[in-house]
Amino acid sequence: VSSYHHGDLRRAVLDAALDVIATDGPAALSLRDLARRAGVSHTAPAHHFGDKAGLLTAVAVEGSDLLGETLADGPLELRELGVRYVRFALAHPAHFAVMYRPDLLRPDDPALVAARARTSALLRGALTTDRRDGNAPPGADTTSDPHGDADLAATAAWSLAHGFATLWRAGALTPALAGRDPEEVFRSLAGVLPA
Amino acid sequence: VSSYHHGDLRRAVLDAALDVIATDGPAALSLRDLARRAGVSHTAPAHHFGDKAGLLTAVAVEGSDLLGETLADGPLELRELGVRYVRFALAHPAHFAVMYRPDLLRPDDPALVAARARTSALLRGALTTDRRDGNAPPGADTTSDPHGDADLAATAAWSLAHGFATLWRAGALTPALAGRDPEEVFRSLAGVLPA
DNA sequence: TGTACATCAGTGAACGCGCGTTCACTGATGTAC
DNA sequence: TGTACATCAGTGAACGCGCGTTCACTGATGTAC
Repeated sequence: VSSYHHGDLRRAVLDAALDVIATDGPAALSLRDLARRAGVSHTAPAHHFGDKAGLLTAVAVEGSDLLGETLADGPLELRELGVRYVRFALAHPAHFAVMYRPDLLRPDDPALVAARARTSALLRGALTTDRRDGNAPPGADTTSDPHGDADLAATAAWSLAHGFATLWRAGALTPALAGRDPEEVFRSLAGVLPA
Repeated sequence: VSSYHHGDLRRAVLDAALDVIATDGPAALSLRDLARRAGVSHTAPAHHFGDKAGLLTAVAVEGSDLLGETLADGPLELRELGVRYVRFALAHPAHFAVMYRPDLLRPDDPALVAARARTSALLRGALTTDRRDGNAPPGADTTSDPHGDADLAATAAWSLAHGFATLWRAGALTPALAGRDPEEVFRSLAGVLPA
């Protein structure tokens, strides 16, 4: 193994970044520190990511794909999707912490736009299929439904799951629910949603 | 007016901080910059807040009280509380951005603990009254209900409002809902909640 | 199969910058008598 | 009502630090012929 070329510096820097973000948040990131952790000179990371926003954009791309995988792999009623969303957020806290921070990354980056489009197309397709199978909320137009009941229900489910995961991670919920399994708690919580 | 003493440097620094946070997020804060904005030497703010965590703790205290005021002033069904929570988050984005970031402030600070206790007592009291008035979710024990249906419903409402406000602020929702009034959107969204 | 060369990944010294913190200080305010 | 003094708010020079960025470079890899 040559010691001059790292082998997979890109991956190594990403992993170091995920580690730092999960522990101290995205604000604590420094390219020099990541280089140090990867055992490489401090200018090397710039070669792969340009700057900090580039690195965080790469994290968001990866997060979007991971989220897509997590959501796609299983049954697709709205409630179960929420459970999976919560699972993703707690299993990949660093990705989750970065994905919805347009101030920290480049929201218009082509790779990021593409990744988001992949996940959302996948999700839209799945939900449409599910509705056709008879799981539509009462009164929903199952063919095309812009801004209609089904879209509202999806937005509600997303908000519920996102809010729950965020509050849980912040420790805002735990006093009352300490020690319980977050997915299980969310599942009962999501009883408020239309099936 | 003497030019040596500022008059209300504490308020001036807080306002400058809120301005910076609303624009660039809490990570962009620097005590030196805030001192500059307040027209004061760069060591002066330390006198009032100690350090950055102290400043952000003060912001969170103020935010907690503002939230309490916003929630307390009006009718108290769960759905309307959600609407008011969203209103608070969008009207005071800087406070909202800081309040649930235990990594950035001192969660155990006595003033913060007290402020949170105030708001949550106020809210708990109000909800209990409301339930006694006959607005309890079906099956709820209206007298004492730890971890029961009513607590679950409250957590669901909180998660829904928190998630919606967060996603809205991140611009994640706006493609589909651009230009619409967020409170109005949330009100229809909250139709999924038990009354 | 071997050689030449372009490309790419990583180096390390140097720079300038803004930051937080310390320190001895000074100006204003308020309270005791 | 006036004076003395303690307390508090703000000053400004100095420091050391980690950061991102630039630059000329060197080592390894892969492709053309």
